Amino acid sequence: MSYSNPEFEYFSYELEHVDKKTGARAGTLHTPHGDIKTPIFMPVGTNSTVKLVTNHHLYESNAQIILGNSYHLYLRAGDELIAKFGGIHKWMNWDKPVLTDSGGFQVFSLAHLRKITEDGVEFRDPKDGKKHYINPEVSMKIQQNIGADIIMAFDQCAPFPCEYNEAKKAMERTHRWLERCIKAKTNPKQALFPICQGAFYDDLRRESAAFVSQFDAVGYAIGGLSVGEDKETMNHFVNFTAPLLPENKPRYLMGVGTPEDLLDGIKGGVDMFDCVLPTRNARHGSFFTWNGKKQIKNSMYQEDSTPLDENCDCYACRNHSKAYIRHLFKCNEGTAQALMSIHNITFLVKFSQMVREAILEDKFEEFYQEHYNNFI
RNA sequence: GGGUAGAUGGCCGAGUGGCUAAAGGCGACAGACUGUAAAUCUGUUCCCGCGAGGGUACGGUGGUUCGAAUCCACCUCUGCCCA
Repeated sequence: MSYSNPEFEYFSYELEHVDKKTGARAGTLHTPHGDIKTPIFMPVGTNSTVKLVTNHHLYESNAQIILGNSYHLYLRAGDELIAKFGGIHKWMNWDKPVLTDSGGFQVFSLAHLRKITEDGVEFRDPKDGKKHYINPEVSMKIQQNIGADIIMAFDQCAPFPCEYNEAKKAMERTHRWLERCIKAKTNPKQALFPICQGAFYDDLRRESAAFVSQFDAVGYAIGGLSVGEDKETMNHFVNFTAPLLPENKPRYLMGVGTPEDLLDGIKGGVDMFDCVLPTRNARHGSFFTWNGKKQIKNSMYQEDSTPLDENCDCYACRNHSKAYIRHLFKCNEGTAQALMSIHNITFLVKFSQMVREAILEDKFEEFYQEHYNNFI
């Protein structure tokens, strides 16, 4: 199926370099709110804020694009209210690119609160129990009201483990829903990314990659991974699926991840990542370093006058010691969580920048060898 | 001076004869978290031992009892009330 996609008037992707020894890629995605240099880690800001991080610190972290969640923003503050403010960029005063997830992941993560039919999903607000309904058309309407640069297809993410027939049904429904999303979407200043599903079956992944690839989209996502499977399994399906997607388009691995997962994903040919881990882990007391993940509450940091990471230039690392942040954390001062969130976001953004530089210099393999084992 | 309530593991605090090495909370120590219902959840927290197990322990001393943190006597200390 071929059709002229009007989104290409506002979006384009240049694949700048492919690492000679691996599948790692460097590129640039042009959007109406600026360029995104890939590979890129995208911080998650579900409720139109990256939790505990102000826009000031977000800009300073060099985050190039952030996520919002259309399911949660539909419930609160309401997509129509955001539209009244002129869209999410004005609403939250963020002028770089934004991507919204469709609500598809909530079909998965809030499974006990929903009922799926061929048409769509009925669910209850986890906070007040009120019933709501989202289907592909509603999701497109919500996401167009919110006004992100990149919007996601409304999909059905299968759990892990998942029986073959169940996985196949979810994948086929995701495909039918994708066609409805494309039909319902009207604003060419938003790029709709299809999502490849297929759970943990090679033939389903191949079928799904082929299905989504027939649409001339700005970019493509790999969904349904990092849902509880082990790393080896996830890596297999990343490596298997990514090359099946169009080479000259950005590939977005949804919901990943850790520094080591980024390295593996990039090695497999992925360009974009998002994950709640840096901010959630920060709130829970762990922080990323070039020597792996650490816990600020550990007693060994009680008198440690050094920053969270010696090689980090984030606001927290420029200004505060581990001992001080640990003290704040143990006193339940939210500032500790905010500082750690700034650090973790900055770390992953910087990390993806350094990977990009290594790729451009054809040194990805060396970068991988040098750092991978520090993170596992 | 008289009366009264009380003394439990780092702290607070359940527990009134065996099911109590002693609930629960806090603190401490460690861990988990992957398209955010998450500043959440899990484990450990008297000593020795990998373990089975052993040793100490509920203010102190002595007693009753097969058996006491729990009952009795005296002592020490603390809160409150009256002079």
